[in-house]
Amino acid sequence: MTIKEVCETHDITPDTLRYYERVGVIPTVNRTKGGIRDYSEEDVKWVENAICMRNAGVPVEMLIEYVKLFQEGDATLMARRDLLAEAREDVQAQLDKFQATLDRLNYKISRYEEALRTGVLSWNEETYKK
Amino acid sequence: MTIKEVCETHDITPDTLRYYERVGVIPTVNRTKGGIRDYSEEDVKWVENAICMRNAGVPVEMLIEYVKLFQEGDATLMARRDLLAEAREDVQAQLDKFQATLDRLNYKISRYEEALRTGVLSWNEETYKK
DNA sequence: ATACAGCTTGGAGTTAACTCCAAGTCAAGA
DNA sequence: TCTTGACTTGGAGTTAACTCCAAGCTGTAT
Repeated sequence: MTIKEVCETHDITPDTLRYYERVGVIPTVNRTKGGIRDYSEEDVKWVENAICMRNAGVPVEMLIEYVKLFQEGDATLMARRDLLAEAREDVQAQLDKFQATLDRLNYKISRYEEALRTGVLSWNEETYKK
Repeated sequence: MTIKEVCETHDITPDTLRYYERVGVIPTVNRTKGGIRDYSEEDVKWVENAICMRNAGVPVEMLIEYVKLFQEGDATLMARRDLLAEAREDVQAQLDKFQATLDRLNYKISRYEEALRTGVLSWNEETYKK
């Protein structure tokens, strides 16, 4: 699979993909004799994983560490589990914040909708109570 | 309320608060005759709103636009509602991605837990199926 | 064989959102 | 009054994560 194909099916740029490989967010991808990247099924799985993790703000640094541990083999199973657990805590905490923000936005929007519906502009303060 | 008090009760640095005011993420805060910031209840509400929105990745640019519209008065009610609705879409989309990442992390961690529990290291591929 | 579009690398540049700094002002305590 | 620590401003510096670039190689179509 060429870099172009991976990019098109995963909505990512070649530059980002090469950057991920360069810094170690994904393991090194095999090349053709000409030196062109040829992504295997497994490479693509790593790419998907990286994209998913990055979507939730998991730092590049953490992904690099995970790949490094993975390549060291079975002796690092616990360390990897711990790293993932840490990432999970971070993502969960972020998720909670996003939910709180969503609640606030919903509240504010509903107040705007009401004001626009009734024509009564009954507030000029930025209030929000949980 | 001094900048220090606001910072301590809201876990934010003075530099960030001054930056928010400077670029317009929050309206201008009143000063004492000596020129020192004196946050009102309403100022603090704006700060809380900014922190909440930034927690969910709502861009500074959007918050600036909102404050600007707010200060223009009732004529901008619809524009503000639309801006908030847009922010809500973005936050919801991000939230969904975070949830997907959390699901993936939970799956991976459960596989690690199993491997560590049984002593069977039964995979060496980065699989994940929804 | 010759275009020519697309790939390669190493390295430099960009962006958003802070974060720090220097030089100066202010205010409470000895 | 003097010291001392916190505040002020405008502007420069930092960081993470890309994103772009130049110079050169590849490989399919004419």
